[in-house]
Amino acid sequence: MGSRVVMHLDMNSFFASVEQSANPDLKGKPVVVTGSQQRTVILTASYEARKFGIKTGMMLHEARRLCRDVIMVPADNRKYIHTSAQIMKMMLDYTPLVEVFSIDEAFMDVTHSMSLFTSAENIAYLLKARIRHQFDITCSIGIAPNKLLAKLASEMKKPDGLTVIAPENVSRVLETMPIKELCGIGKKMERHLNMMGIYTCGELGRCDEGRLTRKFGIVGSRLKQMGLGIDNSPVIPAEDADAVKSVGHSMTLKKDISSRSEILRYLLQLSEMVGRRARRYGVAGKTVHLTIRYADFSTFGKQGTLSQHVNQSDEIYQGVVKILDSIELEQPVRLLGVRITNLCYQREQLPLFEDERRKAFMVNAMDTVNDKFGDFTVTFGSLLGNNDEKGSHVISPAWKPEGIRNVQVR
DNA sequence: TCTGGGGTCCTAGGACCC
DNA sequence: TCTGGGGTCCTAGGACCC
Repeated sequence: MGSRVVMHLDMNSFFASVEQSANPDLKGKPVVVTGSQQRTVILTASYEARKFGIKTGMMLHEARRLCRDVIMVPADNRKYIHTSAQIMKMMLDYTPLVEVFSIDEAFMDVTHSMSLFTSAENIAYLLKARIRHQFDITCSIGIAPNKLLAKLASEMKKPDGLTVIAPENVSRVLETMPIKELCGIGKKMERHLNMMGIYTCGELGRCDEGRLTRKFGIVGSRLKQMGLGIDNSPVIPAEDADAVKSVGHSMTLKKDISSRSEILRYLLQLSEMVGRRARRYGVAGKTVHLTIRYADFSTFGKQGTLSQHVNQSDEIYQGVVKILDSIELEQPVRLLGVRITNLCYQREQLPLFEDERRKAFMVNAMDTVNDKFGDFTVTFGSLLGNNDEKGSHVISPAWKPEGIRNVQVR
């Protein structure tokens, strides 16, 4: 394979930046975006807020303790999706190979864009300028021979960074880079590797592959490759992306509950949300999953496979109720989740008339975005204002609680 | 006023069939 | 009647990503 040029673009403090650009009063101030529900955490902190030590995942009172004047803004996903979609579209001006990775991140393969735009750096500068002028948002961009390294590069300088890892510099950059910085190596993997005496990518790349595969199985060979900075995975544009494999919703309840009838009410609501989205995507699921988180945060799931694929809300609901009935609840419930998997795509009729067909394609294109972000917000204007839970979901920022204990269901 | 929500992929064991 | 082995489907859970 010839050498590729891959870019990774990462919007800085995306939700907070969007809020700051929408409301000039927030500019230059410590702003945090929170979930829209009662029991919530910090989703994104502006760089001004980060100076106080405020981080994604923190509880609100913690943030307030660190900075009394912090401004809390409830998430407005409609706005973020709308802005994100426009920025992603902008990237298509430079290459058709744009892979939306999350609401605020994308990969671009610009290997074949050089003749038109001189260099990848030039594309990066153009994009940064346009995003800043049009949206008042900064981003960090990484340029490298593959996705793994491009992502690594974009993390190296924030905010408003531009980092290039040229092929000849790969090994030098990786030599001292902590393994945790690689996308795919999380806390647990880091710990395991540390116990093997591996701390840097350089060490990982030099590690005997047999040693890695004996410990991690098939993942071992991949780890070795990662340590060497090798990644042949292509940048996959939306139209070539795999079909969605599951559809689900979950919610942390306003307060912990034990009453069966209350639980059923929430399950009905969740089933309805899942069903609607599934029908919108044109999928139906044969397996229904119920997730329960107890008051003490222990979490478990139970699934059941049906005799046929379903996407009607009441059928999904009946599925989860059956699962619920097979469980004896041990504690008050904090979170409930419903998900369908084992999906099949329902054959849709191709509309007879040209304009209807065109509309169907439009809907399809919007579904691509909706699929990715799991929301209902990108739609025809005529359908807007018709959506009770619009914008009520949390979309992106990364946060994992520590020390969640998992409890087996007997 | 204790800790969100939406996904993907992988493993491992059991049931069941040939 | 001392015992194989493959394939597929199903369930549960872990790790990872944003």
